[in-house]
Amino acid sequence: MRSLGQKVELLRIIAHPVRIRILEELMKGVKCVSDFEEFLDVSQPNISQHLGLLRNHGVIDYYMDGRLRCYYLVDPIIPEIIELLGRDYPEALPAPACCPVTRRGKYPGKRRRRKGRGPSAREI
Amino acid sequence: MRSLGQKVELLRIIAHPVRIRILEELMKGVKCVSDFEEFLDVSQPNISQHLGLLRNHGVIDYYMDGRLRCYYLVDPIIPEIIELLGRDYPEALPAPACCPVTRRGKYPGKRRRRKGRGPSAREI
DNA sequence: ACATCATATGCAAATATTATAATATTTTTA
DNA sequence: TAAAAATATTATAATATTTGCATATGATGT
Repeated sequence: MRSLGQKVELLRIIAHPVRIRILEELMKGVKCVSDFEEFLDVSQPNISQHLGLLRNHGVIDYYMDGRLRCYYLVDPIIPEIIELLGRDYPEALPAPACCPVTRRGKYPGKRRRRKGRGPSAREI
Repeated sequence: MRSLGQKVELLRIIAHPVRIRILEELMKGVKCVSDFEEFLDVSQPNISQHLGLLRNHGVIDYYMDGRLRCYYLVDPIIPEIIELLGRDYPEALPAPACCPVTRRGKYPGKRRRRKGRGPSAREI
């Protein structure tokens, strides 16, 4: 299982407009750097930097074909996340049942003990 | 549908260890700030900052219950992403069929035209 | 009204991310 | 082997994110 740190790392790597576009394209198939240049509208070195980042984090890899570097997806979670992001979610989650606001405190959880001293007031 | 910018924004907001923990906890139910203090091991102001950030981006909201702020999930994509991140993916994606490396150039896509001048050499 | 509890806010310092520009590397072809 | 094509690397400047700390706010009970 992915650790908390790995989850964060993965999301941070995906969370960039150029890199999302790269990943979306790679879901369609193998692409080389100059393919990305065609539609990405950022400089070639910048594209290489993003590709390098994705590769260092094990998200993509490449094979050489002549002088082309052919990049492809490696991490199977990527298509799933990209797909999720593309979905439409018309409804918000249902509000928690305990709403609406109460005056007396209908908070569903137990209250914590105060910091240093022993148990204070009442535990609701 | 979410724009590219919105996708990036969403991922960036989730991509933080404290915020992921917060969201994971909120998937179990309503929680107030001092609940988070118990297991998050960061300062209360810092927790409030993260909660504020999540709220500003429409990911969570709260209702008041006495002096407690009871936070809950709003954006329905959150549980899905959190669930994805928790999954196990034992296998990498299958390598593209066009591998292995060729000398002659078996690149599956069309090559692009060179920048300024008309069509160069051959289009493979 | 006052003290207290629960939480938020503002700001500066520390850190991280990103784009840009210049240059280097590698492979192929002539 | 030199030139060209395709891509990578590095340093740097600009910007964004995150944290810590002090303090502020608002609700509740007395």
